[in-house]
Amino acid sequence: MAANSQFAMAVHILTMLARSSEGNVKSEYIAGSVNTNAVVIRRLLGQLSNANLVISQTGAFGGTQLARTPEKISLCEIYKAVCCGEIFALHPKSPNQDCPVGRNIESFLCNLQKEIDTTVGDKLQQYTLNDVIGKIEAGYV
Amino acid sequence: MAANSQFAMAVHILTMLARSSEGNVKSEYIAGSVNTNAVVIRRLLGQLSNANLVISQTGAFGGTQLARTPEKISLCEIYKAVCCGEIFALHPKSPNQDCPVGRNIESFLCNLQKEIDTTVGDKLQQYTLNDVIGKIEAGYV
DNA sequence: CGTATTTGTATCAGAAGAAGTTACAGAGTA
DNA sequence: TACTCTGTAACTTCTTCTGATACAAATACG
Repeated sequence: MAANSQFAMAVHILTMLARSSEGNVKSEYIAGSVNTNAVVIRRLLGQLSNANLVISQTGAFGGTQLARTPEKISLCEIYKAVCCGEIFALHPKSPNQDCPVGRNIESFLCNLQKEIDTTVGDKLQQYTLNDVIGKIEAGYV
Repeated sequence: MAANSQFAMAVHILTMLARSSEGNVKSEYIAGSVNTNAVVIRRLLGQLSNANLVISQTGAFGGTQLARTPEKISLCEIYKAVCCGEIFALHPKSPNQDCPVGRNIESFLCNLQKEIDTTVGDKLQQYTLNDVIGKIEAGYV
């Protein structure tokens, strides 16, 4: 499997939108910065739109803008919007149910997975899009 | 099927070893519980051996046993031994360096990645293989 | 109204990664 | 020597992600 970079691209996209002074930003323009195809951007924008993080308009002079101010968008929301994978996957094939370990390990791992997901979510909740912009601007070369 | 379940299988394997009363456990036997091929198990045992978590012996009556007692093996060590992927991947193609955002977002994301990795590591450090055994035995059906 | 522009999808090809399988050399026991 | 088990290489298959092309639908403007 190719590694999932949707969260990275989503943060990039939203940072572009947040820094835009004009209203609508075109997918083609964002694609130029992310260095990918405009359709890839539009696919992600679709997910971000479903999560109510951005608002898009079709037609001439259409494009996308943030649905809220950057300080009201946490990285946790972005993470959940693009539903990245779990930190680890469970067994590809169900373990042997005749074995005490095989019979019980899945529920343990599943709970652990949820616990880690909560931990990661809490961590990402600490940052907003505004923080990202701050870091980006601080790092100007 | 392409979602890295190596950590899940590694925890399963080590739990099997920890619960074994005899010395060496055969990869074929573990494979029966994990419900996979013995070579898949041996590949993982190789990684766990490199991390000094298990000791294997070749030859007749060979097999694998834990290198330490279960309470001295944390889930964090297991996680690092099988080097699961990061929680999210960086850009597949390097972003546009002529754009302020493109030029600075990678280092931001890379730092964030490390920070999350540390957070996850800290969480996993809280559990040992002994805790897993406890949960498994508590859940006996 | 008609044209130009832009999003929203559908669809396909290509690349990468993981699991499963077969095969066999090498190590160790009896 | 015969037997057993690990370690590893090589290959196939399956899945997912990215990238690319194509086109319908929506919208602005003359």
